[in-house]
Amino acid sequence: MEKTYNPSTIEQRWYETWEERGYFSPSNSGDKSYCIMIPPPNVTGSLHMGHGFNNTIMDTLIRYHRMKGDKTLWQPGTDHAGIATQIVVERQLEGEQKKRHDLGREKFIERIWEWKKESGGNITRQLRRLGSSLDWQHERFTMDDGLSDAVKEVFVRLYEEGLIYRGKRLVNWDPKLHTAVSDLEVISAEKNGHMWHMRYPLSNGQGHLVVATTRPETLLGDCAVAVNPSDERYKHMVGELLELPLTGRRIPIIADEEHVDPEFGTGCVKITPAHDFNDYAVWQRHRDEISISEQAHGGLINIFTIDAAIRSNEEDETNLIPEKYIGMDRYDARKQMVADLEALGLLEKVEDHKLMVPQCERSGAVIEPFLTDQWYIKVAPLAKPAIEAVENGQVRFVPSSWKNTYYEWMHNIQDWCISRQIWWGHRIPAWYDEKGNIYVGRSETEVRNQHNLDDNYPLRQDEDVLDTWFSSALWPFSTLGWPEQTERLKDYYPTDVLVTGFDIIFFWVARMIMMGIKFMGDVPFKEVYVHGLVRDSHGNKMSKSKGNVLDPIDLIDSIGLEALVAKRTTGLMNPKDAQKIEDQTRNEFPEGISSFGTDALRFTFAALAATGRDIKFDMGRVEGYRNFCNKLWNASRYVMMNVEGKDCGISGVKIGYSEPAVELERSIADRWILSRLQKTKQAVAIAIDSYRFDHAAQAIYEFTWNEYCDWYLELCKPVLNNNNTTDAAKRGTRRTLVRVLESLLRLTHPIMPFITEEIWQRVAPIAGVIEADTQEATIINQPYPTQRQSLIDEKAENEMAWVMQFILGIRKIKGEMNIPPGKPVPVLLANASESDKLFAIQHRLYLDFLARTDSILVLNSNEQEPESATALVGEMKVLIPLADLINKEAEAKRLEKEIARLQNDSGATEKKLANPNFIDKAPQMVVQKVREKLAENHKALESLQAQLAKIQQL
RNA sequence: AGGCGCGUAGCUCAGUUGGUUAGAGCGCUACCUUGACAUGGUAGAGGUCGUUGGUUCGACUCCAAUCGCGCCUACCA
Repeated sequence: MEKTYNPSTIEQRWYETWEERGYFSPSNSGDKSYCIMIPPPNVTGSLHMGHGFNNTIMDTLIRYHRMKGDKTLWQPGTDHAGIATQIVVERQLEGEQKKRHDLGREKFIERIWEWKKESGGNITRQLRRLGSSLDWQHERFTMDDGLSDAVKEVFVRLYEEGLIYRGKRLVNWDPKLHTAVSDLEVISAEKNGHMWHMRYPLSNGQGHLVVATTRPETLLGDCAVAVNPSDERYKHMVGELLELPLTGRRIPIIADEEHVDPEFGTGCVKITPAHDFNDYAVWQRHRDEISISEQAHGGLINIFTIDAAIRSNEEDETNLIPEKYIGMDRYDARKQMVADLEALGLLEKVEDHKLMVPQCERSGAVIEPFLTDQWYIKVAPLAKPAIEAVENGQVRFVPSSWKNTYYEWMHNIQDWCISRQIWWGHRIPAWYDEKGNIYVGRSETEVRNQHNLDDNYPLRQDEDVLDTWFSSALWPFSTLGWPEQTERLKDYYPTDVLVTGFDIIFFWVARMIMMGIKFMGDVPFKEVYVHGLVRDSHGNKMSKSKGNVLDPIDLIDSIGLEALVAKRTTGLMNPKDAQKIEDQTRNEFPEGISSFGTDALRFTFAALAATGRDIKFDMGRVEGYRNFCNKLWNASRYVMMNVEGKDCGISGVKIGYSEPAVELERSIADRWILSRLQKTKQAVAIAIDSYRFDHAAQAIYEFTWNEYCDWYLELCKPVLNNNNTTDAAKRGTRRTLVRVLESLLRLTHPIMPFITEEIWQRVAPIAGVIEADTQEATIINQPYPTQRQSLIDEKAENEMAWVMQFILGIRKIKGEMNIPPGKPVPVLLANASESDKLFAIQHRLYLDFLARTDSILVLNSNEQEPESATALVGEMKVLIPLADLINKEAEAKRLEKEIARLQNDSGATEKKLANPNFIDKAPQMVVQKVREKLAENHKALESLQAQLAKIQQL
């Protein structure tokens, strides 16, 4: 083995081998199946830390279950990501001074497919770099033929059931992208704005009402002014008419209790039903009153074009829009109208006002509520069983608090607007004839056949495409072949767990549950593991504009400072940030980022994955876990040096994880490490089963470093390098050495696949678990280690505790007394029990080697103890005679410190025992334990105090 | 406004139904080129567990209040 661990040389090689050999395909055996659907990343996207985290967790689960012998499928695939992808290609066109309409629909879509072909492999290549063991042979894409069939099938069936309908109503309109977007795609941000107080004169000439608004330009669409019916100031005016300024129109004063808060603003609300969701609701409640005044369109007046500029009068003959404003952008119109109102003396005042401005999360454009024809899914009937599925535990959220978020949304769910006025996506399977009749079907042919329309009858397909999340909602079954009844569907649906961030519970999780129950008759997954967000080391969200983004691939491969700066400062929305970002980057990464390898990165994600908590990504942790890899590497190197070509007590034994047949002897250390291993296996399994990857990682880390390396490897040395130890003992040690390592590798493999495979390939034949010349063996499909009760050895653990305490005691004295650790010291034992004496003889080899003891003499009770430095092992005193080694003052100080600690401790315990209530009410077990502890403390105290007195007398 | 979560060592975080001397990693101090590993070893310093009150024999852990921080949902024209 190479002297230093070098991840880059092993990782890529292994991944290719694994994939070539088809190790990621589900096995045909296995009683249970286990399946995870990847949350499909954007096909043209690139990997970010969230993916890194998410996929590490999934791959860990997948590898764990595969090793446990389950029939395990991790379904890969990508999402066409309608708007996001279309925007990217439109930007490219911009570079060529073209718009998508210049190309036309067909050519534009072709162009996107080209882009997909070009960059679509990027994300999947990066997923491979993470070691993700996805079943690539069955990779799917949300727009491939099969998935498109599923989409059409679902659309048609829902339509036939009346759960999909077409309707004209207010939607969130993006005036930049020219499409409707769903509520979820709208993000609100607080902005500084104004509140304009405008006077609307009463038609009877008796003064005016003052309405307060943040959007004066929508005045053109007003159809009424609403007041609260209980408002003494205005209630007598309800039913009267107002002169709507700038328009010459008359609008009524209406009373609406629900919407109008008398305390806010002036208590008078202008009602613009075509451009405000609340106003629309008011309008619906008061249609009659409003149309009494014979308003055009019943008062539902659209004033904007699709660009959110003031429309012309061409679309109707009512001449509602004053010529002056036609064609103005909404914000220009606002300025002009405010000025005009002021000139007319109708502007009472303008106040500063903070308001929430809705923006499209994709384009950033300010959303305009806009009246259009769209397709909707009637969600309530789908939501009901989906709520019940969570209530009755068919779907379990981890951590469970997320189900509140889910309920909250599901109980207030609105119909889902599924049509988008873009080109990239699944085209809506609906056709119109010239009379405007709608025909929905799986294809035009089906429609014609079903409705007896011959080929000459003109039909035109709906121009719109479906919301991307429509196809995503079908992902858990469409990827498995639905609507065909495939074997895969039978084997893997419902899937076992969905691993995702909380941000898409609404977008995706809830919709999958609804669609799964509707079309499969069962939930799509039994558990939803919701993980936190990956943030930067200061707890900030990683974002391009903040310049704090880390690329997982850079952490794996390394990146130089200049390249990192360049990466972070190019393509910024606001180029002014570049300098700040550059400074910040140079400050934080003066040397760039060094190469940590995939395994270290994965281990970091696992170790930081406490449930439900955001993780602050700390470079120190990655570095630490890279060191851990190095530790494991070097420990293995040491093991190999000691077992390769040597008798490990394996030969002649049947290959596999079997018991030894050869004569061998297991030392106390062997039995101890085997026992510790069993407990670690158990801890890791429990941790993974409960999604505590942090606990799993920690258990592995501690066992590997603090027990196997720090103690066991050291304890092996005197056995293996000593001519006086027996062959049977050496065999036992070698066997334990190599077998524990082999188990440890399997135990660790789900989290760190590469390093474990690389080492396992060398170790496994020696450990006798595979034939030496097996070509195709891989750790991937080896059994996951399970606890073996028979190897748990409390006696050995206690005995080793004695050995360790002995060694630590001496090291401590040496450390605090400035005695070179390598300097051999004579040791005397006082107050030694029979077992102490026996242990001192039996484990002499360990003591000499690890504590560098020179001689060990047992003092009889009648023998005088020389002045010494003291350590306690239980009740036994381990003494290092002072001679010239030890400084008396230092030893006195050391003892005083130790005594103070014990006294402090005893004090608290005594107080506890002095409390009769404690003796009475606490369980016997606890009281007993406290008593024992106190007794121990007292003995230790006495012992040390005597020692101190002795030293002070000198 | 409603909901959720967090506050433990300088930093990043564990602490499982209330009972340990409150732990780990990084960082810090001292010593050590010992034949797996200086990406290492040995020893050590460092915390009144945000604050206050309550329940209890006993609270980091349960309850209440309070302060600070974060997120989500809904929004007042």
